[in-house]
Amino acid sequence: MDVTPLKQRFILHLGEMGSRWGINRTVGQIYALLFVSDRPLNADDIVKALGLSRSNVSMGLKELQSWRLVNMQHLPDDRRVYFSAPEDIWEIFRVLLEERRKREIDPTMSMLRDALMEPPSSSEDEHAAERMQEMLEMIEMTTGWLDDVKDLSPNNVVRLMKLGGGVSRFLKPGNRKTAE
Amino acid sequence: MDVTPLKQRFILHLGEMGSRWGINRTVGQIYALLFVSDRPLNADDIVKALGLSRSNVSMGLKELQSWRLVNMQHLPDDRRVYFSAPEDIWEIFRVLLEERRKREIDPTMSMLRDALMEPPSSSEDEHAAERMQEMLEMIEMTTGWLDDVKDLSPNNVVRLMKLGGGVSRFLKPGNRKTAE
DNA sequence: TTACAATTTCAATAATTCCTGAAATTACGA
DNA sequence: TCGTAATTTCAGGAATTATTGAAATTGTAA
Repeated sequence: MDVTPLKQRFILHLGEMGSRWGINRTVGQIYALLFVSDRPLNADDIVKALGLSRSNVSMGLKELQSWRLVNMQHLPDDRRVYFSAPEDIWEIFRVLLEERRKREIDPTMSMLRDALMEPPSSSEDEHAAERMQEMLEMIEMTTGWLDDVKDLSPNNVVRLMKLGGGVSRFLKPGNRKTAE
Repeated sequence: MDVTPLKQRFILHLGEMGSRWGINRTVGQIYALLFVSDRPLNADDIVKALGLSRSNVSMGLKELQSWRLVNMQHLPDDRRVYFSAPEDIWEIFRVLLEERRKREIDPTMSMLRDALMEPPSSSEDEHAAERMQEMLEMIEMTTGWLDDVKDLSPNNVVRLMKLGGGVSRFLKPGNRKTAE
């Protein structure tokens, strides 16, 4: 299966970016291919399109599933599994945020909570504990906010984005979470 | 220079997480050490504390500078350079967001803009271009929002976080960027 | 300028991660 | 259940990334 130059460009780019995003090149390429494809693809389609080994594609798809970035489905009279990227781009964005948070933030939050259980035993550790506490509070606040925002509808997310710095209008010092 | 168990734990953890964050283990460790230190450290302090080679520390500090995550300063009667992590945790958060955006988002935004310049030449490419356009719009909206929010004061950022999903109260369908 | 401390560069190698083909396993129709 | 298509696992080699010591460079005080 050959790929148009437009798709090729997109695929190669996402492959390169993959390494910056904590996934490897082939996983990035597979996702890119699925994202721009106008129909679900099976593993052999992907092998033919990208020139990877069958096993590599299998592992890549497994990784994309662990990121909840692909849907699986079956086609009539075909026992192979077909993969596709979810339609809604804001849903993809939300899942990506959640998964990255799970991998990149949550472990540190746990570690900080745990390490801050016992009181510091020197003035040096007192300062360290203060700094770690600041980091923990920043993380808790940010993830709490993400938890809240992830329940917004895609439409409201878009509205929130468009509001931009305009939110400061609603952030008078007196404002509280429950205030009008 | 020896490191307390509390600091050690923090340092080792951030080192391990480093790989998930697009920096390597030693860079993560150096940053962690500076973050919890109660005074600026020079390169040899870091070598002694972490047991790394002098050249590795030099390269690590260079990388942290490229991320704008450390401050440099000189101490009286000492020609060595001293490094420290910025005080304000929300400032650190902001810089981190900006730098990750620069590395992880902006290149893709450019590539999409460029690739979408010429009109698609088949129905297959038409679909691909539509998907790429959706991705571009999502990215543009998100980075535009980040641009706006980065100008908020740390206090207002905290208030925004506390507001959480409560923002939806201000997101009536009729709301426009300039509306009251 | 010289002397030397501080720092950086860089080529070699150590460590890690990625990718493959072969073998094993799973799933399904007959 | 059997046979086979589809998929996954996994050990070994390929490719990439990280780390080091030695050499080169930079900066500063005398």
